[in-house]
Amino acid sequence: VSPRKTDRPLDLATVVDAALRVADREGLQALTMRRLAAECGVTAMAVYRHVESKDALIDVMVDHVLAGVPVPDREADWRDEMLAFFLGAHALLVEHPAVAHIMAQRPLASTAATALADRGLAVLVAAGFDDDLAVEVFLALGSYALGGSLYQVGRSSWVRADLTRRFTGLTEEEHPTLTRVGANMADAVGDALFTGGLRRLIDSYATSLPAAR
Amino acid sequence: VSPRKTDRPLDLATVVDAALRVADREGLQALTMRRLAAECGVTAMAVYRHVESKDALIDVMVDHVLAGVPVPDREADWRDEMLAFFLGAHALLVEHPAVAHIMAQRPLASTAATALADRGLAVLVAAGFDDDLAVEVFLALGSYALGGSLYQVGRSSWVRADLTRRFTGLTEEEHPTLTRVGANMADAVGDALFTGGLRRLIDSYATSLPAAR
DNA sequence: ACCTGAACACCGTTCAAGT
DNA sequence: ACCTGAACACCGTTCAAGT
Repeated sequence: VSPRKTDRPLDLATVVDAALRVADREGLQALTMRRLAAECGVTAMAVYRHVESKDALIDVMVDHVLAGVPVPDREADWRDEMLAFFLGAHALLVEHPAVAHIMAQRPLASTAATALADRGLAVLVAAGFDDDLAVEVFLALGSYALGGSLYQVGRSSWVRADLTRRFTGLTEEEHPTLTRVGANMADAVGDALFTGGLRRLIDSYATSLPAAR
Repeated sequence: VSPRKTDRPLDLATVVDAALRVADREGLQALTMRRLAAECGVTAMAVYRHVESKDALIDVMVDHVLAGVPVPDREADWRDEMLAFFLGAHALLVEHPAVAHIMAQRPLASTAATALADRGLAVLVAAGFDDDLAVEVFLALGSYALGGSLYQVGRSSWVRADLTRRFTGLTEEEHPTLTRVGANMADAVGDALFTGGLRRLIDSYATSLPAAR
């Protein structure tokens, strides 16, 4: 809402930053071209100098965030690489709930996502997985990472207040177990929990790796 | 678009069916109160006799679909129950892409979801998991199921044409591995693939079950 | 009881115009 | 070159009115 400080002409980086700020803090539905323009201290149509449409802006937001995911390295141990890759992706999606929600709608739609998928698959193939199994491993880990990010985001972002109210408002007769372990559910340290499951999946696929070298 | 066949007054079931039909086939953004009303052969405001708001309608849609998930049984083997539970949920979410996308935004927000979570947790506790581990297992399997459903939905629903174009339009220099295994990626039989990863997660947690009985 | 129709405050986006 | 302002075809939703 704060008007722009400088008289410098608006540029794309400023627009994308503002868009992420609004969408991550207030939810994707709050990201309006008019609201975004106000955040940039400008009129709605000024934004269209830098993005073709709102959809194009959203693509740029995703690419910008995914640029922070550590690119897997074919030379290193595949398990370390996969762990670092999906932990990094998870951390970024939790930090940017709006991007998590966008990726939920089309997981591999962005150019950044396909580029990362290519490198990730390359690591698995280099490690000795055949093509079918490499795809299976990558999709399993990716599914888990996306779902885990969404769950954590659903608790930590702007809906948190609602959810806590939900869990504490449950009756013991209708939800005997959930009311008892609800505290664990609501307060579970997401990162450790997420890492645990990810490790289990990776270890499981390690036993399916055709004996190599 | 087809006008209503009968003169019977509109009821909630008809509205929910129509809403799922539109949202699953044409995407959530196509689900408009006016579009939905037209689908029911009625004016937009007539729908408001049966739902308080569009958000309330969406909640009802989720609950209606989740009613089809097989409720886990405390008495049976926990592994069979978890497998059937998440396979069932996955199948329903793939069948109803719109519901998958809604659940991505607030995984445990609906009353049906919390009810199912309660039963699922009860099965795990009955099997001998302590509260912390039961939560961990349930969230890991749930994350994987949600993410896997979203990935499959992203390929099989109304965005499929886009995605295939994406995968076939990639250049070999930029995506050497993805172009080679892209066919596997696009044509992978999602259900078998999904079941494989789910089994691995369940088996992994089985080894962490405190020795019982 | 059930539905319609006009209206309001919003959207994304187009187009002509300002400086 | 960069931005504004009015306008268009949409939204969800309110309210008064029809039968």
